[in-house]
Amino acid sequence: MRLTKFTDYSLRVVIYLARHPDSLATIADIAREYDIPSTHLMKVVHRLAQCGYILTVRGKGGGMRLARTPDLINVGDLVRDTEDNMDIAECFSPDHQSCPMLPACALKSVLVEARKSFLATLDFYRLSDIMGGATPSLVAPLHQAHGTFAPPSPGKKKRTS
Amino acid sequence: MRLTKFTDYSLRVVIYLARHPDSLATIADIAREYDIPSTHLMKVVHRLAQCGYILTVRGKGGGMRLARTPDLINVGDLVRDTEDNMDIAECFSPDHQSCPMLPACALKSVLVEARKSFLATLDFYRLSDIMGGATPSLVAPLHQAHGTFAPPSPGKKKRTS
DNA sequence: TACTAAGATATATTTTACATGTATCTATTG
DNA sequence: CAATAGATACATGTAAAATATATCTTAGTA
Repeated sequence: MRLTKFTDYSLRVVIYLARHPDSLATIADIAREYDIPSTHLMKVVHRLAQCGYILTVRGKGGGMRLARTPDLINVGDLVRDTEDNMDIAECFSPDHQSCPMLPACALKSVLVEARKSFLATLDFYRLSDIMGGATPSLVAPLHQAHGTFAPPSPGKKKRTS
Repeated sequence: MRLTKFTDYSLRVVIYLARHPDSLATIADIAREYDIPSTHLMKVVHRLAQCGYILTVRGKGGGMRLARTPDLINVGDLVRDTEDNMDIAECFSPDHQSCPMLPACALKSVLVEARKSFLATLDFYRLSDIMGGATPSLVAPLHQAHGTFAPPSPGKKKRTS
């Protein structure tokens, strides 16, 4: 079980941008920093722009920057937007109606719930929480939560504002 | 983000065995039932036997059966034992000490926590909860939990006994 | 004891999703 | 109009996973 590098790189791009808020960053800058292929980053950047996480500027002197401040960018949302195959198992596929155990089998709903838990945990964090150093998080939920993660009791889970 | 077919098939094998408790099942039986290659199932069965989930009997008239009753088989454990790459992102790799954002970056710990949530949800279910029909679960936590999954407040999460 | 049917094991091959590369286009600055 | 940036389309490479093949071992049974 792993996320694609596409998602990984997407997270790194926004982390980079969050840590370099004062200037436009180019694809080449970021590729150099992480030592990853700029060809792949192009696609990543394109997607991030399409989804509204970053603003890009073409032409000489161009580059990109975050479209919002890091505390308004939710990690779970970003993963949902960049990871394009969230079908945990074969029984998620539309042409899998022939499973001999349906409808009794509850495997799928359990997997759906597990995936939901995964994303709900990510929803609990914003870019400002994971970017480190430069701009400290307003609240610091991270190391408190370890190992004994408890959802923010009642109400809204997502923290984007 | 998806589990391997190896894990998928592993779950199906134990579900099949749970639903056919009265006789030994062969690899061919299970492969036929789900229309999946028996060659792959061999490896799956081998692993399940190694991990103690099933007992196998060689030779004519042989086959396999569950080593324990379905209420003693935990879904999370089984996934942990069959899914062999649980490294969500590149920064989980041991040779990834050169990340320019370390040690400030908290991405990894957030991903670790999300993975933990995923598995903790699976830990909440036993084979008897997902096998459907035949042998109803002793408790029925499934549809109550949907969408608003809450961990079993304080104390032990895993339900294997 | 030989035959058959089952899993055990090792190795080889195929598939496929993902990653990466190349080329060209468009936009912007100076 | 030259240089530099992203946008876009398409082509290729690659590594993990899935599948296949072959042989070995075990056990029942004729």
